[in-house]
Amino acid sequence: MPRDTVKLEEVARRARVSGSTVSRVLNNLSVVKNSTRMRVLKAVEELGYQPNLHARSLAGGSSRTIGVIVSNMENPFFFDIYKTVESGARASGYEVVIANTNYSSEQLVKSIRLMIGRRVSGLAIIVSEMDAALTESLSKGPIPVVFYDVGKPSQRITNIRVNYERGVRTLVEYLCSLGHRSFGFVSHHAALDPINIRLQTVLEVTKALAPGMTVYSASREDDLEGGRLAVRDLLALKFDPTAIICVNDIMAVGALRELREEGYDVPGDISVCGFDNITLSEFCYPPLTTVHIPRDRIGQIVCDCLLPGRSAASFEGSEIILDPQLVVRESTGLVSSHSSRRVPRKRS
Amino acid sequence: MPRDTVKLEEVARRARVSGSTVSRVLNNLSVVKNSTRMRVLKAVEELGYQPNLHARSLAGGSSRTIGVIVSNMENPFFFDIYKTVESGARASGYEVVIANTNYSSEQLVKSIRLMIGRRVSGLAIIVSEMDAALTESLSKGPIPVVFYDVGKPSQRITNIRVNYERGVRTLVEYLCSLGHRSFGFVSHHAALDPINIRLQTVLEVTKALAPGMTVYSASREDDLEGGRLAVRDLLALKFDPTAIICVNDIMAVGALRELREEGYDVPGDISVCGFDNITLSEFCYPPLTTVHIPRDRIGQIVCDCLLPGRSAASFEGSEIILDPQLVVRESTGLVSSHSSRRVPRKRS
DNA sequence: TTGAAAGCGCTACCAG
DNA sequence: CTGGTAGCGCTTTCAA
Repeated sequence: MPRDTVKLEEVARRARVSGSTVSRVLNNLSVVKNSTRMRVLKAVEELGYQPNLHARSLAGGSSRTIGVIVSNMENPFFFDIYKTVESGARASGYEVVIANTNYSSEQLVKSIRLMIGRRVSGLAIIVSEMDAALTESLSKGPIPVVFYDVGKPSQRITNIRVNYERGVRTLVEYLCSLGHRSFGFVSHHAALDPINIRLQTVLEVTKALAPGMTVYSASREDDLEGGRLAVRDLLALKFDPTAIICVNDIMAVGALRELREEGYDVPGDISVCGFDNITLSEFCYPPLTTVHIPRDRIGQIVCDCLLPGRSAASFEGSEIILDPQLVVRESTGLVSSHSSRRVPRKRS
Repeated sequence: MPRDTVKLEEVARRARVSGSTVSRVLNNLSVVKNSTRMRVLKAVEELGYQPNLHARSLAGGSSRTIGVIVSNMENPFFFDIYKTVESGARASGYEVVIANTNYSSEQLVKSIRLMIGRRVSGLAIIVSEMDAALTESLSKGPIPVVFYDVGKPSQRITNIRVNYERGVRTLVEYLCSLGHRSFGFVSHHAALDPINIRLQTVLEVTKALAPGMTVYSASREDDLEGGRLAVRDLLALKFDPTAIICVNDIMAVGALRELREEGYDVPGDISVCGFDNITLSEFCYPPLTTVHIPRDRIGQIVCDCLLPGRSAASFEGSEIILDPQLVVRESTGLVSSHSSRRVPRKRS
């Protein structure tokens, strides 16, 4: 729309130089005589000139931008990664543009198209959903890609994974040592592979650790309310879990609320734990036992792979596995000896 | 960088039509014969063609994008607004690109420059910091702008404000009716006008309501940890507040933690309240008394002003005042009769 | 150190 | 309904 903008040529005229020179000044091509440079800068200032970035990207062949696609920006897990990527990119003079998919692979496809349309110099895909054909076509494309949690490494594609199996094992062993034998698993988008795998892992680990353990699961949206509703679902099953494992902290905080309102004491009656170790996990009540996922590392690796002048080579086409770590706080405890729980209050 | 991309011309060759026709198909200019359209679409598919958005914006004279600049995406207050704007924009076939300033006016200037460089069709500036000269230059620019909380309305500029004075008054009256006379005010970036005004408002309202009330304030970062530290500052003052008013919910949740860890009961020993009514305010413990700010309305107004085919005209250059609303939950209560508080636990 | 000219990939206008 | 032809605003050789 804004066709009525000050353009490079006008600056050139006012500074009595050619467009080429203005361009050089704007891009710090140090070959410009200082006096002319000053003249140009002055003209830029006086005219309030703002270079058209589209024209620049088009002519220059680079957008100096990297794209980040996440499943749910509302969940601090994703936001923390984004923040790290952004500050890394800024430091290299790059912009980062972000997109949200809300766990929809249809939206994922659209977002990837958008990013390619913008000719981003690199793309980070931090999502749980996946379109099979997509990885394929992406790996043939010219732009470097980093996946988190989905897709397999290949030419120009780096893969970051978390060793969930290990995190889950540590967590369940810890819970077992506290006497827990009956678990609820709170999750979201259970149909998506990377998430389903976590439930499977819980199932396998518990089975291996002590046969006869029971695990029920419920799945809702990936947010506070989702955690709350999932617990409501779980409680309706009346299988009396002694511990509820949540697929992430944000849902765990939602779980905490439902249990509190139903009159359960955490961890007295029921233990609760999450994954991620977001800041909120320390601020909720009670503070959450959780499994730390190194989001800053993820962000750094994304930067290393996608930004120029970094040690990209060492990651190129490889798979990087991150180790999670158990963080014990106050939302988990020994199974109470009395088998009958406090009578739940009526829901308000 | 990616100069090795499939371009419109190649599609044209393969479909045996001119570039113009390909462009028409891509833009749904319904005048194309169906058979040719099919041929083009097929070629697009086979070649995996992705239009270069920069070229498109440049040639078309419009980026079909609106920009949103916020102070702190980490605070759900801003994110909620963004979400509303995004879905509105999507519905109109627009993209939205967002930027964070972290309350730095230097960063604000950079972000605005970036948005102008991208030739956004509209710009929403939801921040607390402000560069005086900026409003000026923006109002002369060709792009429609919506401000929240800062700047004054003028040609092409719409202003959204919240009637904080009224919100504060309602809140303080409520607190006074509970017997509170000694307040702490938790805030962030107190030097910024829109935020300082809130403290001033609290001061004025309390003074008017009952002379002799005491109000101390502390200012930290705008996040959970900031709320916690601000309360720590306040407690160090030893003026024994009976209520702590937080400038927003996120800081209030941080406040809750500090009080809990110091052994205070909320609301038994101290009442706490916030502003915004973010989802978290219902999920924390105890649930927060707060003042609801209609974020969805803000988002809608932004859309109305910035997106085409909406009732922009009715807002153009005007100031819109939104009314906040008190939401009473469980973090506030009567001042306890016994003047001596529970002995604080040692900090862990 | 500077200018002229040739694009970058696409849209839009004008013929046909 | 379709093709040819100008640009959009900037960067980038290539000469001077």
